[in-house]
Amino acid sequence: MKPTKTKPAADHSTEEKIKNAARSVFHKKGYAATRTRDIAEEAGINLALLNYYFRSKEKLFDIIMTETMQGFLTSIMEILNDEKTTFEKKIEIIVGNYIDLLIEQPDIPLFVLSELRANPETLVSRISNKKVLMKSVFIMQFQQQIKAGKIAPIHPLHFIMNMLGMVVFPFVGSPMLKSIGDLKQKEFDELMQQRKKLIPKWVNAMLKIK
Amino acid sequence: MKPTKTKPAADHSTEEKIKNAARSVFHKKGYAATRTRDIAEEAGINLALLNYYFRSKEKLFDIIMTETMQGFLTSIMEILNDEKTTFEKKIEIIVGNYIDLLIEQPDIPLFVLSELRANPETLVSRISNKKVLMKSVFIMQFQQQIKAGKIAPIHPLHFIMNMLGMVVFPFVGSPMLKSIGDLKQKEFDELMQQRKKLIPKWVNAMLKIK
DNA sequence: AAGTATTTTAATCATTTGATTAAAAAGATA
DNA sequence: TATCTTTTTAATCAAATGATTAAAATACTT
Repeated sequence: MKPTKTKPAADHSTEEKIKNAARSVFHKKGYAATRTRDIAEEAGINLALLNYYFRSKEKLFDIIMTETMQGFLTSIMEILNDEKTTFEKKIEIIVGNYIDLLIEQPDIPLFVLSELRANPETLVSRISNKKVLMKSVFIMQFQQQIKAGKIAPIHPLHFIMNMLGMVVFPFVGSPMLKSIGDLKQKEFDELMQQRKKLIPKWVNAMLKIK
Repeated sequence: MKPTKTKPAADHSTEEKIKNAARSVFHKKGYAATRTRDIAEEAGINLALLNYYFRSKEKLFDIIMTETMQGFLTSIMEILNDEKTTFEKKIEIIVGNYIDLLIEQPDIPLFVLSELRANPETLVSRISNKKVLMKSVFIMQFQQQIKAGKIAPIHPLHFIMNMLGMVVFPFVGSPMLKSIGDLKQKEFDELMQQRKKLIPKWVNAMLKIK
């Protein structure tokens, strides 16, 4: 019989193998370009097992996508809402953590952004509480800095765009950047390491510009 | 008989209709998620005509991709290699032109970046002369500014990543950004207009940081 | 207008692909 | 061990999809 909706055993080896393979292939090729056979092969299992454990390609994808977003968002929201760290310190931590994460899983941003474009309604709702980021301690601290005249009065989204842009874009565009800069993977990674220290400095310099 | 390899008439209406539809659909959904039937429907033509004029989905895609990259690169390379404009002026022009382009064709970056990920070798060669950007007048001017001590000595790619990141990322991530910022399209576009003036200022401030 | 070439259409093919099924294999239970 | 349950496999299905074909419609040439 087929597995019940309530998971029988948490770490069932085959189920995990399939999920790991699915994560890898979906992240690399996206939903549309992924064949369930690709996943089965990557997992080293019979194709039918995929449907046996996950019912359909779409259901499997939804699980992977949810987990991916979850892992991506919860960690950052904790940082953003930490009352104890200063605004500047938060920038350092976020930039550092994100770059570390992206060095290990460089396919995630393009994966998320592509699927978000293909399916804005569904996925945006998964971020749930839309305004949760804009009401974070981080943004409050940003507003306070403006009131205190310490940084220029700009829309917080400008700031988000700049920071995310500088952190994420290099990974999204890495094939192009490595090509035009004639960089090997190692040299690229070195630049990313540098950016962990540089971006916070740059961001702070920008914030002072009126 | 089928059309010869040397185009018979440049603006053949049907051929153009197909290409326009293909450009629109490919840009929006990417290669894998696009069905030739989608293109035919969008163009209002019989499916067989697509193969009659372009032989295959792949050949049609190659044409669209080449034209897209071409239009994207040639315009920018002209700006980058203009001997008459200063370094700072070039930044203004590039940022302004790119943002204007992206407001009109916001799907292009994610399209290019996604297909580049799916097919790095092929597409990177299409950018041809790899080092063409790194040997542009723009980069030479950048190096001179460093020598003159006017800007901090960083790898030019950092600078490219920052500028492109700030310009391109908002469009790549617009569904997410509009959602978390609770912005309508019009408000989003207003932010983009502001960025045409802001980004050059920010970039210049960053460049001064040691 | 007649004849020829080009363009367009409807029908159809062949392959790919997500999914199912029935049976075999492996595992658990008594 | 015998019986039942769960997992795995091979074979197959049905729908989707890229592509082709033969005929019809249109345009062009003389």
